[in-house]
This record gives sequence, C-alpha cells and structure tokens, in this order.
Amino acid sequence: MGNALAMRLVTWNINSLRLRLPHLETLASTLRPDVICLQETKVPDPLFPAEALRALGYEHLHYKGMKSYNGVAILSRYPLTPLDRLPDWHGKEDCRHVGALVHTPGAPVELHDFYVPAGGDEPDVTINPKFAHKLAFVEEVTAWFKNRTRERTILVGDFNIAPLEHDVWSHKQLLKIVSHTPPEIERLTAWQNVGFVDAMRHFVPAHEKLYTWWSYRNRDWKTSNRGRRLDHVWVTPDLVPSLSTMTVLRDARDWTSPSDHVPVAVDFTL
DNA sequence: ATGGTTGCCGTGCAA
Repeated sequence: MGNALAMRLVTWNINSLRLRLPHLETLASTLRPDVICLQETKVPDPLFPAEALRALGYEHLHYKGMKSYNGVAILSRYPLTPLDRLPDWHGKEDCRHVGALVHTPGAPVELHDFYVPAGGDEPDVTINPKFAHKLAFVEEVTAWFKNRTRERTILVGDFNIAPLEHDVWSHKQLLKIVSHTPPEIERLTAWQNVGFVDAMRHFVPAHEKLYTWWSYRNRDWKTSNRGRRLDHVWVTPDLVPSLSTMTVLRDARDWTSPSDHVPVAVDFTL
C-alpha cells in the first residue's frame, strides 16, 4: 500500500500451503498484502516452506503446524513478536491458533489467527464429539479473551460458523447444518460480544449476501452459489475508525485447483 | 432424501 501508516491484512484458509504455494505467490504479487494469516496449512513445522515465503517478501513468520490436519501461519512484512504461552485449547495440541504483536509503522497491533474446529456433520453433542469439541473450543476462547485487555487487537481466521441470515445461501435450509445452527451462532456471538466488531459487516450491510466459502461438492460453484461466510475479521472498537476497505477475493475460487475458501483482505490506516 | 469433491497419503478420514 502506498500509505506508510497502512496495513493490508489477508486471511485465507489455503487448504494445504505446499500444494497452493503458486496461488499464494499470485496473491502476494497482485494484492501485495503486508500480513497474511493462513489456516489449514497442513504442514509440520520442520517442512514449512519458510524460504519460499521470505522470497515473496514475508521476512517475518510465525506458524504452528502438524501432519495432514489443521495448521495456522502468520506471514508478515513487519516484525512480529509471537505470543507464546497461548492456551492449549481443549487440551489438544492441534495447531488451531497463533498470535503475534505486529510492529506496523504506526503502533503495534495484536493479531490472532484461528482455525476453529469444523465440528463434523451431526449437530448433536451427545452423538458427535467433534461438535462438542467445536462448541467447547469457542467457549474456552471466549472465556480467555474476557480476561485480556481488548485494544488494538485483530482476530481473523476460519471460524467455521456463518452467524447471520445472509452469511449463508439459505438460512432456513441450513439451520440444522453444522456451521449455521443456533448453538454455534449463540457461542460465536458471545465470543464477539466480549468486545469485537465484525469488520466484514462494517463494509457490507447485514441484508446483503456475503460468502467466503463454496463447497467442492457443487459442480458449478458460481451458478449454484451455495456459499457461506465461514471466514472472519474482527477488530476491537478502537480500530474501527482505521478500517479503510474490505475485499472478498471471489476470483480465487476459480483458480486452477482452488481452495474451497477465498482470501479476505482488509486495509487499515493504523 | 441423498450424494456430491478434495487433500492427506497410500486407507479411510476430515472437511
């Protein structure tokens, strides 16, 4: 970005960092983000392609990954101070959260990158432990943020919950589908109400459809357009005046061998 | 109501 006191932030569930490294290069050269938060990197730390990312201009890297599943990463042109001592959510070492102070040309901002559990297919905690895990994860994260100072903080990631009626293609048909059920939405809303503002909906009114994910299982994602907004950018209220633009990079869903999620970019004047 | 596809790997599992 031209403005020295600005930051372009992208969040993207890349669904395998190593497979889609060429797409990340495209993203880096076209949007030129200052900071990129990735989810589902699916790469153990010793195999993380750090050199390739540094070559793209992301000198500062903070990541936590494992074999085959999950994995999150922050790539930054600005120096990072990783937040160590983040909780081990739900007693699992499953690489769903990293955080760092980002030393922008303005004052530092605290950035959290989350990959919330998808929760399986059955929205019933008594028969589906993955759904129970998802609800418990959000509850634990909510309780943790209640005890922190909540200023100059940004939360992004694949939250795997589409909370608003127009965050899904059919509110009525998805009410019993994991990602849009009332217990998930209640918990996500409680988390947000700890002290965050939905930055995407700051730009796009609640009555307009807004999606970031289209299933692989639709032959023609664009025609059927059965999308959901699973990816989010939240900011503390003090950062709302610094929100400048927001872009959902819908075109990325048509890239060769795409992720099922598309990148979301937000520009700040910090 | 069901099945649809993808990535990880080398089989089913998770999404």
